[in-house]
Amino acid sequence: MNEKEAATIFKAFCDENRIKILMLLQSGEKCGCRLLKEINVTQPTLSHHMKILCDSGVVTGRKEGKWMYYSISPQGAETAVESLQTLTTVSEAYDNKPCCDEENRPIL
Amino acid sequence: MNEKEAATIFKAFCDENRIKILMLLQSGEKCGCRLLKEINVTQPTLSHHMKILCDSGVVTGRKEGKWMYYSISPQGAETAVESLQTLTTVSEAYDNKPCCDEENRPIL
DNA sequence: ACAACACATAGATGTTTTTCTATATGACTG
DNA sequence: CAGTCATATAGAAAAACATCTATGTGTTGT
Repeated sequence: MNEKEAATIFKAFCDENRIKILMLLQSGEKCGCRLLKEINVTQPTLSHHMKILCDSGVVTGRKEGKWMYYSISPQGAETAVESLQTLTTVSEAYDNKPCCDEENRPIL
Repeated sequence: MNEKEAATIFKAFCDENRIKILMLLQSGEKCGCRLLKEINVTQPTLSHHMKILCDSGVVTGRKEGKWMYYSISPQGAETAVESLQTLTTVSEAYDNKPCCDEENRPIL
């Protein structure tokens, strides 16, 4: 995974309203109109956030009649957690060279 | 943890350059001037990113002489991963009520 | 003491993102 | 088949963010 793909996944979590939406989805699948009643934005704004959440893979949508039902994707969530785990794990071969040598001349 | 605190943590991961910086820190502690050589931004911009990374708790800085040495905080990283885990876990008591009843009248 | 270096801060600018209004689409309802 | 409801899309406005230049602060080396 490159840094662009990683950023797309983690964009899901860097907005307060999207976190609120995820919290609502923790108790199970919800349709858009129900989410709309709980967060303080207009319907097109909600639609925008749902798109970002779905693009990240953490949320999936399913259409039923005129409703869209959204839920957390356990698979997408796992991918996100694992990516974060990987990104923040320090390697064993710890490379701790200073910037400069003893006479303070830049290494590199 | 509320949605504001969560967003502060996850802001660390939603920018490509910050992900690049984290990748560099995976191989161990680095000073600012060394990070600067690897990513294509000016020194004040790097400083700005380092502040966001440190505010999230995922990175810590340590001053030594005129250098700032940055590294991934295993503790901060763990907190971030656990928060993401928690946020994306669907509760057992799965609340899957539809939006409307059989005659399509809104519930709620 | 002075110059050079690493880094931080202030303020301006350009870009991205969030949000809105208006409108379109598609589905069910009477 | 016209009206209503849930949602999506387009486009504009506002807010947030990343980036830059200029400058300040503290440290090191001559």
